[in-house]
Amino acid sequence: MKSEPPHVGYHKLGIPEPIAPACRRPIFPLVAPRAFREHRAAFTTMRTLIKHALALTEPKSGLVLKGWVRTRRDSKGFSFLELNDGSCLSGLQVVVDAGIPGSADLHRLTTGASTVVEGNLVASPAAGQKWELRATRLELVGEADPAYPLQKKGHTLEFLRTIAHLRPRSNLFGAVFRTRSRLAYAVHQFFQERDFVYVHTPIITASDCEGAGEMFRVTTLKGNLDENPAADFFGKPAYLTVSGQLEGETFACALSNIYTFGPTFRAENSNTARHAAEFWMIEPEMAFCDLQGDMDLGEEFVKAMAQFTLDHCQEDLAFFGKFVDKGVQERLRFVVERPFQRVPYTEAIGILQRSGHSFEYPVDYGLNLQSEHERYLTEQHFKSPVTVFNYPREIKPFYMRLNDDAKTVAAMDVLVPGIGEIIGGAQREERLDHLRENMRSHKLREEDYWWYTDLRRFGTVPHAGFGLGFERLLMFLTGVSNIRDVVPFARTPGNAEF
RNA sequence: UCCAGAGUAGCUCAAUGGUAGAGCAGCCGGCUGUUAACCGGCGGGUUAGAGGUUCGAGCCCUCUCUCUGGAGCCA
Repeated sequence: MKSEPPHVGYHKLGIPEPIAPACRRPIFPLVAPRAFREHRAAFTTMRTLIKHALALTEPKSGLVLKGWVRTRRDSKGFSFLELNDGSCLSGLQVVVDAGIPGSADLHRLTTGASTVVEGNLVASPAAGQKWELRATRLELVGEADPAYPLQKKGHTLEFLRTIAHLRPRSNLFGAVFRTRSRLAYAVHQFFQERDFVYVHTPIITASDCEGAGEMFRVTTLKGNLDENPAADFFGKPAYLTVSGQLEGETFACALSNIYTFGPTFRAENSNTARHAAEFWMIEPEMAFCDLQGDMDLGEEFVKAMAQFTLDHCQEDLAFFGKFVDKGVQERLRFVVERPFQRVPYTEAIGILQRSGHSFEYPVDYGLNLQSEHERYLTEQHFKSPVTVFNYPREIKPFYMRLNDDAKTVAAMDVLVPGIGEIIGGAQREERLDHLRENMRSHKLREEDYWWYTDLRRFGTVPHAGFGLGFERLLMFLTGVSNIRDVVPFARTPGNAEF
């Protein structure tokens, strides 16, 4: 009779396994590595995460820690192991006396090796750490080949990008990806607490002209893709989404306040520290809302994310402040405390023209604000996040609402120091005749947007929303200056390794 | 895609057109309640690739590739 593979999922998390056999059957047959099965048999005690061990206020015996060796320092008769399990930035110092069970393998516990340690948490007699674990038992789980590329010293970010499968084991990337996880949670918390409904807009779309950028084609055709598009999987050309906004609007016009939070794809050949071909975007959309309400939400959201980082990512944030961006904590406090500056586009142009600052690109009404202009506004002039609104209609997409002056549209961009544009949003054109005219002037075919214009036929409402790049938010909150370093496995032109 | 810069040992970097080195990592040994431990020894190179100039090229020239910074597009 075939034996059932051991079920490791719950045990790994330190959560008691359910007793009922039906519940114990894994949905997917997880096959445990042999080493894991062996030490699981050897250690019946629950694993303790290092973050929990370090947070203890009293000494405690009989702890089981599992993690990776960061460094080993040998002394006469005993060794120090720096153990890290990724649960927090800090590792735990493990003191291994010669002769305890498993200590014969000590010389194989080099940097990068995985191990299980059982022992007693005691106050450390030496400076440098509050607690240390006096090991009573040691087990080597997986050796690290001498070629293990992560050394005890600092590495450049460029090198770490070439070993994206190992870099989460470094201090910086552990901190980045813990922060990313917590902020993803904070995004949902923010919107759920405000009664926004989370909508999963499609990743594959047949709208071939959403206008937000170059798109990746999704096809099952071989050979010439344009010869007979009707023969393709969806009966027409299909693409990876560049935005969930249009679909999001349909749900806002039913559920009032919605948000999306998911992957987005741009096939632009952009080679900058701020662009990736695959990134996550947050797109709230609110019915019965105008541009003011939209700007309010954007500001409240950025402030909430900064506050959350200060409150819930302290250790990692302190690390960013020390090694990545000295001013990051001060900046976050500043963002939380001070109101964002709000200036109409025309006033922003005036400020730039009167600044006396020489710009490489011209500043004039009707021209887009260049990166250097945005940076001047937020970094030099206001020295705070800035919301620029009411842009000339000519430089903005068809769906933005025409203002009463008939020259500008109700668009808004939130600019932040160091990043530039972090939010782009607008009140949407809810008037059918205006929308049709906009589509004509943008040379769009109305029949491609029949369901979008339908929203304006059937119970139209003023509504507004914005898009916010999650990675850019992370860059702003952590001080990490390259988008490739806040994405686990970055996709950029010419690079889809891992 | 455009502009600029860079590519030398596993990593971080040296090297007037004239014998390719150091620190760290690795391996071996020593010492030590250590803290990116310390001390000694050993191994480690198609100088990104191709071509050219030269008596001689890591260095100068051409092309290609990769990376970085800036720009555009945008989030």
